[in-house]
Amino acid sequence: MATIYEVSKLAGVSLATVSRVMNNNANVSDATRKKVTAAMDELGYRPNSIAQSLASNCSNSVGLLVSELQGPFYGPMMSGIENTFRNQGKHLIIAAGHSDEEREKQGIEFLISRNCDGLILHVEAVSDDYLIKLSKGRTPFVLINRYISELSDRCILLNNIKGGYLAAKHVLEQGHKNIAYISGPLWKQDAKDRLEGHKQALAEFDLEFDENLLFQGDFMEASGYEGLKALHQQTHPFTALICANDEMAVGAMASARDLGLTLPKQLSIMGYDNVFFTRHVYPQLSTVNYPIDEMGRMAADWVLNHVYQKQTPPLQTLFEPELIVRHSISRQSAQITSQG
Amino acid sequence: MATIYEVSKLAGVSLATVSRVMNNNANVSDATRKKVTAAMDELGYRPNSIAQSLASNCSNSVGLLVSELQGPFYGPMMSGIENTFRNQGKHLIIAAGHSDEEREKQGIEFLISRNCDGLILHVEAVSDDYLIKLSKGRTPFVLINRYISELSDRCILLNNIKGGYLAAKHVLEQGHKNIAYISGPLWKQDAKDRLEGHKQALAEFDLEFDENLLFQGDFMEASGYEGLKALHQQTHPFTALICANDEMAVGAMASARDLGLTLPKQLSIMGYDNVFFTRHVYPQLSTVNYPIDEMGRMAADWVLNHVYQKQTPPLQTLFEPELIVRHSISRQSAQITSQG
DNA sequence: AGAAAAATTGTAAGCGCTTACAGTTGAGCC
DNA sequence: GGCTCAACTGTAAGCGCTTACAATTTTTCT
Repeated sequence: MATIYEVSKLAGVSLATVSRVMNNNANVSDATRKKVTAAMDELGYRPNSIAQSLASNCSNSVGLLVSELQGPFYGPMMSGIENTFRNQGKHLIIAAGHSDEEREKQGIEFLISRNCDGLILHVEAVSDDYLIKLSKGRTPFVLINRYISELSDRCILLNNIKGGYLAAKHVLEQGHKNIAYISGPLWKQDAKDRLEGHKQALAEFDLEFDENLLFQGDFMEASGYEGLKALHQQTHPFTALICANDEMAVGAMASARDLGLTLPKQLSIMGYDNVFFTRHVYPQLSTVNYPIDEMGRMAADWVLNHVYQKQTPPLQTLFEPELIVRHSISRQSAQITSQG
Repeated sequence: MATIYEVSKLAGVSLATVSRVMNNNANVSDATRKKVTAAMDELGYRPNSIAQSLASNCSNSVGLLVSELQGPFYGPMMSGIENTFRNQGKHLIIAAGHSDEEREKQGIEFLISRNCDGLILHVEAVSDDYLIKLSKGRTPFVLINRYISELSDRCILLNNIKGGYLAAKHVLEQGHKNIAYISGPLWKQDAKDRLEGHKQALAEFDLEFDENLLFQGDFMEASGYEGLKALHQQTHPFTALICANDEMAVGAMASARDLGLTLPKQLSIMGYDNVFFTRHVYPQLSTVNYPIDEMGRMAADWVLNHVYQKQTPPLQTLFEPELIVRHSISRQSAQITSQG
């Protein structure tokens, strides 16, 4: 691989000049610029970005930590981020944290040790304190889907309370009065918020939340399956089930079929996230849109703005969910399920 | 950030010694080793991996180029790869090629310029010649889902002929005789192979392939939708439809519903890839398993073996597909659709 | 024309680490 | 005690690039 030295030799200029034309910033005369680029072409020169990073203390790469590389949720996020950066000549180093504290920390340290100029973190297991401490360090970062009041300007969030509200309101408007709920792990803020919004909608309809109709899941499909099974065994009746995400909703749908329930006639099911496969399940799942791709792009913009001092569209940290009505909620004109 | 120099000062040893304990290879006495690690801890020292890369000409990172960061197919692949590497202290730099020749090349060059020690490429648009030339370069790479005879030892492939064969055979065994086929773009080897296997099975059953029942799609959902629509309009009857991947199958399912066909009674549909959402569509899609996660792990092992001289399980380049029977194929005892 | 200012180019000192090679130390042996 | 040899540690030269600063050339102005 040709180095800057060989280029400078061939072009008959100094190292510094070659470096200057590469970074086309300083004033270099057109004549020398031409000589140098010609030499570069001739040698097929490619700058060694590692050396550039070391010398300039800027790696032009940003680190992204996600929980999982797979799954319908992270794909669009990564894709949105990658797209934004590619257009700016910045690059992505990706690590996975697997929702495990140790691995999340490892991931972050790796990304920092690789001289990432900035970080985009989607972390769940690591503590607020850790992140606050991290924010004092030299590597700027932005958080997706996590709120820490001390770091509020760098938290990109969905209004989950509103989302929970929207979902419940829709179901209520279809006439359902007894609504079961499968939540996420309630130590997670988003799970808590979604449930809170749910309760708000209930209150608005003068309905009380029935704790017996709550099952705490873990956002994974299996817990949706188990959740509905458990809810079905207790005695309080319900005509609709709202799940705190689509994966659990799909699990619940499978469960419903195993229990012999016709969907959506005997049980209405509502999801959350609007993951792409919700259109393909049967019946098509009504859900709440989580604009994760946009939020990813916004996180990328944040980095562009704060780390690389680029002009970006105005930054926005709070995103609004949107109700997606499909065919999994039936109209409920009257109470049809008998008590207990 | 503390540097090796400060560590050496604090520990009262030379730079070289610190470096030695970091790479714990050379013989360092226990006493000095202890001094050094103590100093590192005290300073919270983290090696700067950029500097390490530059000095050692080894970045401990491998580049991965995929077509898309999203979609059900690449997620499991990336995940398999990331897992393998994480356990070995190697790291992943990911770029997306978007099936576009220019962008694929850009991606590859970026990964190389970042001093990746090795590359895992899932490329479609770039030419064989380009890759052959690339193979003469200094950065070793392995190809997933692409066969180039000159590079055969580094091509990790699915036996797509067999996969096409298995799919067709299953449908034939259920009694179907008139089978439509929505292929991928036939300039792609995998699309061609799947179709070839399909024809082999047909031949085995003494049936001829009817060109009128072939629609060439592009592996995307929309083309499955359009494909079935087009096939439905022509006059040759068919009772089953085999799609060259699951996305198109799902598109076809939507199309079938719009055409008022009951699934699977009036039309059996078969997919390919066994993408995770195939279990969730209705009826659950019978398909052919593509062990993409395993293949990803194998690619990672290839790199570990060839680039880092690590011991790995024996390398395997050809993977076998497997039939997954679910509920989208109906049993066809006799010909029920009338001719033309 | 000659001096000062502006534009261009070169010199050389790093960035934080690895590693060949040289130097030091102490044990083992006659 | 003096020698050899192994074990350990230090010295210093890079890796390929950036960037103050100095040096040189060109332009501008009186």
